[in-house]
This record gives sequence, structure tokens and C-alpha cells, in this order.
Amino acid sequence: MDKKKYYMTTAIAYTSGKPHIGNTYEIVLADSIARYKRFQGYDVFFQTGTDEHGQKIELKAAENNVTPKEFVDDVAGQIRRIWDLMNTSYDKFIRTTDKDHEAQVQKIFKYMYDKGDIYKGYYEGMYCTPCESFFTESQLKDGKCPDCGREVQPAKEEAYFFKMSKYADRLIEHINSHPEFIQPVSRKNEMMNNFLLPGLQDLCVSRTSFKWGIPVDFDPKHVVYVWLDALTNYITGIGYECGGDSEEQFRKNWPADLHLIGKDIIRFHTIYWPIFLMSLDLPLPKQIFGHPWLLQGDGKMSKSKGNVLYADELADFFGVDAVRYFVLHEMPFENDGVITWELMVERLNSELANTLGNLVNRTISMSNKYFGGIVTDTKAAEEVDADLKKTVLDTLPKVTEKMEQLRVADAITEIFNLFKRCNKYIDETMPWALAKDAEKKDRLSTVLYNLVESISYGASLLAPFMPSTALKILEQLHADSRTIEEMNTFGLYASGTKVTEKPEILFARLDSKEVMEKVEERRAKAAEQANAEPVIDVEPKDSISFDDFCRLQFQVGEILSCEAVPKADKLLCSQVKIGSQVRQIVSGIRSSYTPEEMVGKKVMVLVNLEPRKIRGLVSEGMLLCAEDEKGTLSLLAPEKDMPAGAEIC
RNA sequence: CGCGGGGUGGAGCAGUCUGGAAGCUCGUCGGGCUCAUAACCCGAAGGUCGUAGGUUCAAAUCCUGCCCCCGCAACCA
Repeated sequence: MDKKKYYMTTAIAYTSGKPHIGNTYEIVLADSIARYKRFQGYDVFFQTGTDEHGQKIELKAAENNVTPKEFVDDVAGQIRRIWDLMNTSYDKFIRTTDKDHEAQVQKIFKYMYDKGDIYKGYYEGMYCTPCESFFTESQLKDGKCPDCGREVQPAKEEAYFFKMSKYADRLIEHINSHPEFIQPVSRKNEMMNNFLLPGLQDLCVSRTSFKWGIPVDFDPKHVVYVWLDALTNYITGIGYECGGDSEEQFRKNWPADLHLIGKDIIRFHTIYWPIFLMSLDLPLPKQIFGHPWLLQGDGKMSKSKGNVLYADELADFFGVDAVRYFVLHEMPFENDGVITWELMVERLNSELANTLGNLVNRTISMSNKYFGGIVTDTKAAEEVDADLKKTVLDTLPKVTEKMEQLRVADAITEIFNLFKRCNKYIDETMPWALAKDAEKKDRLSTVLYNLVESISYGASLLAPFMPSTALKILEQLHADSRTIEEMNTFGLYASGTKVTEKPEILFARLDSKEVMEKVEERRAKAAEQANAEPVIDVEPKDSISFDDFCRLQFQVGEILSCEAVPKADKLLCSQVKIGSQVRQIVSGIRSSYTPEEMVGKKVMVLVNLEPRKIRGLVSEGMLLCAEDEKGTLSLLAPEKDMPAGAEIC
């Protein structure tokens, strides 16, 4: 009998930096699904990888003085290391810089071009030559370049476009007739209402503004748009051959059964990707699941805040399986989840240490104490056993049902309900009381057997989510891992088996305060390193003549009043006394100054700057500030008290 | 009116699509137990489900207005 195939993918990770716990969540989630599907008997192919092209990477590499290829090699290595650390069982790790991928993308581009789905056109807009950037009319500021303020010229740039509209109706039809296509369903309406129903615009699928990408082979000054490049990994990774004979692996696995992605890129996967596939005459993936995000407690993770959590750091403190448990169990299905050190400790203590670890420990201890470790089914059943057995045997269908809906967190809850039921069973049967009565020895033996049996069953089910913990438990019990077919029966633990003599602590309880202290220590060290060299290098500009310098007029200005600009969260509008006149100046310094503390300050002002409208307010000059690497601003003020208007030269 | 997400006992969430007894985990308090990792088991307190209206026999759930929080975008001469 042939096993049913199951092809699933994660999004490929963008190689702009080390992945944080939020990125890691996706691969762990995917891994648990892959493992569960294998457990169910599917022939799973699980692909992940890295997305390595694009302007951002080109820039990052330049910043670090390495070639883009060197840069992505390093980051891709880091990503793969973390994926491996988290014990994820992917079958293929594709990189978009893989030669065979690049070759296929070029063929695909050509194929679409020859078919007429991609055409050469012009990207029209207003062009600012010094900035080398295009802008639409609406982006312009007073008809000038929003970046540098200089004149712009209407210009056209050659570009390739994909005829999205050609396939839009087919896609709408597909989405409507396949309600399972976009998950969770709430995302479906979002896509329909915002993008599909208003009409799809043709998508620009090439770029000439940077080089780090896959060149269009018949027109090499263009590189292929990163999304066309990235999305196709799902077919090139399994041996798709554009316009030729694809490999056996592709013929077997395509269409994909599941693309697991973050909710932020649903649009690319539910609109562009299906349309690209239609163009290639390939069937569409069966399901796309946009999972929510894992957020750090005090706001979204960002490197500048220094609050980024990394999987390897968390694993250092808590162990890989605890981290897996946390991200899998704490993530809600539709809304974003939260992770903090404190929550992590709480979960570890209450569920992993108390409920699970302690259960295994006390069960093994009692077996050793009362029967020298030998667990025997003496069949001395009593009424209370029935409910335990029912709970155990009901767990598999419940977990399977949750997994069908990709509700991994709920599936784990079901497994832990089994373990909780075991703890309750111990209280109900009170083995320590039975032990005092020689006549109840058989009953005692049965109770312990039931416990060991239940735990073996639960541990086997836990394996997809916490593989090494499951293994540890089974080893300590000297039990075999159950297959799914064996989970319809209670009592498969071999009667007469001896459990380990010394139970190993599975999860040690941690003290939240101690953990936080250690975390603070680490943070402080990291901060120290970051601050060890408080030198800031900036991009050198061309030198200017003394005459150039003389054209700039600086004076001391006194802030008479200041208020925040409505509907702009970075702007302050100040009335500044300069000599006998008062000027209005708008500055983007709200992150560092409140309006109140501005008043009364005497600061350095560039006064002969052309007036400009910012957020509807005229700004006649510029307050000068120093800025550190964190973006903290400091106004410049004369070192001695000076009258408003004093010239600075 | 830029786009989107959210506001449910002290904390973190489910429940909202498909109205019909407000649920889970942690924490707190009280009790039980002693096999075990100060763990386990039982019980209790605690919420006008952001707010004001509307629809309905019935609203956390549907409709409308408003307030607040969080992302993104914009703004940083």
C-alpha cells in the first residue's frame, strides 16, 4: 500500500540577519506538523530554506564590506544552525542562490515572457537624478523630490510586467470554491476585498536599480523581481523543470499540501503565487496558512530596542524542548502571541516541571520503592480506572482533530490533559496508602502499571512536538514508542518491565528572579560591548569650499513656545526668537524632547534654509542636533549664555 | 476620515464567523495529601466581556457612533 504524500513548506527566511524567536517559531510549527503527519503515516516532504536576493541584502553586504554572496553564505549558515538546534526535521533546505534554482527562475521568466504573460513596458514617474529614484505624483513634496527637495523630471524606466488581470477571475473562482485554500478564513475576505475585487494591477517583475538578483537572461540589465524568484522555490526545490520533464520527486509531490507562512506575506502567497502557477499551467497548492506573529512583551521585537529574543539564547536557559513547547503552546491561532522571559519561566515551571516532569518522576520513584522497579499488570482493576483509560484513549482522536485544523496549541493542551489526569489518578488511588496494606499489593501494582501505560501513551503522542523529551520519558520507562495504530489499545506496555532506577529530572524548576538577573547580566555585557567603542562613523561627504561654508548662516535661537504637531508622532513645532524676529520651526525630535522641556532653551539654528512645509506647517529654519547610534537626539547650545540672535561662525 | 490588529476577573489568552448558562492556564485565598521537582489533588474569591446606543424573547457574539492601545504607512531641512 502506497503511503499518501504530504508536501509542506515554510516561507524561506530572508537572509538579512540572524533570525529571532519569531522567525524561529514558524519552522518549529512546521516541524511539529511534519512530524505529526509522518506519525499518521504520510510520506512527508518538508522544505524550508532561505531567500537571499534583493536590494536590502546588497546594501547590508556593502555596509559590512563583504560581497553579497559572502554575506548571505554567513547568514544562511546561522539560520540553518538555529533550525538544526531546534531539532527541526526538514527534508530539504533550499537557497535561492542555488545554481539550479537560479537556472529554473530564468527559464520560468522566459516561459512567461514567451507566453505573453510577461511584457516589456515602462515604469513611469517623476525621476530625481541625484537620488536615482522614481516617485509617483502623490509622493512628491511641493512638486519636488521628497528625499532631497530638488527638481524632478518626468521619466520612464524600462521594466517587465506580469499580466495579473489575465488570471484574476480564475483565482477569485478558485478561492470561492475552495474555502480551505486560505487559512485562517478571516484572511480570505481581506484578500478578496482589498486586492482581488477592486481589480489587480499588473505587477512589475523586474528591477534595474540593483544588481543582486537573478538576471533576466535575455535582457541582463534586469534582475528578476525577488518575489517571483522566492516563491518559485516551492517548485524548483523539488525538481521542477520548466518546459521540460520534471523530476519524479516533483511529479509525486506537487501540488503542495501546505504552505506555512507569516500573516504578513499572505498576499504574495494567495494572489501572486497562484497566478504565477496558472501561468505555468501547474495546479495550485491545496492550502496556505498564515500564522500570527510572536511578539515580545514590551512591543514588537527590534534590534534597536535591544529586546530581541533569539532561539539559541532561550535554549541555553531552558533547553530546546521547553522553547519548542512555549512557542507551540503559547501561540494563539489567529491573534499574535507574546513571549517574555517571565512567561517562559512560568510555563516551564507549571506545565513542564510540575505537571509532566514531576508526574514521570513520582511514578518511577514509586515503582522502585514498592516493586524494585518492576511494573506488572496484575489486573486488579477498580472502577476509577475506567475514567483514566477513557481519557487516555480519547486523546489520540482529539489531538488528530486539532491537528487537522492546524491548531497545534490546542493539540498540545489535549496531551497535557492526559498527564493531568494521571496526576489526579494518583490522588484518587493513593498508592502510598495501598502500600501499607499487604493485601492490596496487587491493586497497587495495577495502579502503577496503569500510570506507566498512560505516560508511555502520552509520551508517544508528545513526540512530534517535543521529540527529545518524549524519547527521554520512554527511555526511563523502558517503553517502546507507540505507532498510531497501537493507540487504540490500553495496556500495551509490556508487563514485568523494569523502569529506570534513578529517574532523571526532565525539567528543573527555575526561579524567575534568578533568570531575570542572569538575563540582565547578559544584556549589560552586550550593552557594554556595544558601548565599548562609542565612536560613530558616518558616510564622508565631499569637502566644501570656505565660500560654501560662508553661505550657511547659523544663529542662536531661543525657544519661546513649542507644541507637538498633530497627527505626526515625531514632530515638534517651535516658535523661535532669533534677534528681533520670531520664526516657526518644525523639527523631528519628539522622540527625545517634550514640548515643555523645549521652552526656554537657547539652541543653534540654521536660519537661511529655504522655508518648507512639513505636515502642513511652514518651517523656517532648522534646529541642529547631534544623534547617537540609538537615534537619541541632543540639541546644540552655546556653552556660555548668549543672547537670541547671536551669530555662530 | 491613510491601512490593519486589538480592548473578556491581578497576568496571558479562548469564546465572536454559525446570538442562547462567561471558559482555559498562571497568580491569590482556604482545605486535603505526603509517592514526587516546596511538587500533586479539591474548593473559593475575583469580570456591568472598552464605552454609548440600536436590533432581538435573548448580545462578549449582529449593527452604528465614540474612547483607548499596538503594528505599518506618513512625518524627521
